[in-house]
Amino acid sequence: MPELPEVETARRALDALLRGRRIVAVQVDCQRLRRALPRNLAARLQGGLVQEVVRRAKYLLLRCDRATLLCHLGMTGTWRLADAQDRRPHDHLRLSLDDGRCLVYRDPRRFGLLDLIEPGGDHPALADLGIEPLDAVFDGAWLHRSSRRRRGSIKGFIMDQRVLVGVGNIYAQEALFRARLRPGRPAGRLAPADCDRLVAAIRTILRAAIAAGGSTVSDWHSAGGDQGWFQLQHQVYGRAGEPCLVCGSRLRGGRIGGRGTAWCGLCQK
DNA sequence: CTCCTATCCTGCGAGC
DNA sequence: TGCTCGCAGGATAGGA
Repeated sequence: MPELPEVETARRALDALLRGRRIVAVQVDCQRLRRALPRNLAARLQGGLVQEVVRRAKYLLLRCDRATLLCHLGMTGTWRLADAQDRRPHDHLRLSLDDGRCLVYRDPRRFGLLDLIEPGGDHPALADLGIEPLDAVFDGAWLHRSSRRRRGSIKGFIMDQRVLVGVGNIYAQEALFRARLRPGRPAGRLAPADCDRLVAAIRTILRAAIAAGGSTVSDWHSAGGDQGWFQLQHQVYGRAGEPCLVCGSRLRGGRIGGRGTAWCGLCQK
């Protein structure tokens, strides 16, 4: 589900709901997601005042005055606004606020991450992250320079969170289609002009997807309950075997960068 | 280093 | 209708 646009959409909703609120009760309903939850999670959040919700890569950071809650949505994580009666299977964490509302983290597949960062501390998950695609430093020259001698696919390269953060399987495919580049092209063989187009495509796609509230695939929704609409603008994701929306030829499908991939054999070189 | 595969887990759609 | 199979947005450990 959640790539940068979905995480950013969730961040905005959570920030609006949580900023300035006090967490009056914390209920933890699972032992582990991808990893074990810290035992003192509830104790460290209980009574805390939420200062802001920020995003780094695909991670959400709920900054409270006593500790920061680090959250990764994995594949199926969602936050939702709930009342006291609203309980669903796979609800793992419930934050009760001083305005009577609750925010609930739900994650059926449990690939997500919930952890604490103590004030002034850091976290290993944030240590080796690459650059943000919407930062000005991410430009064609940067991509060209950093991809030299890389023999793996360009798709795998832009999905590598140690290189570039926030791009996952959906937006990698969409950006490569828009840039007219085959996902299997070795990253090191891209020309400067290819890199310029790809950077522009990634930025354009991510911005448009954020504006649309993300892509609702499976049952993703933002914390306020709204679903995203960018899936209506997907050109290739999930469309292998269907006609290319530009040239009409049958979209190809395969596994590139370890995941299912669709592309147009005529439009993408 | 770099690249690739398997793995964690549940849900859902396709196909029989 | 009901079953099994394969695949799903991510990160990461381990092997080649």
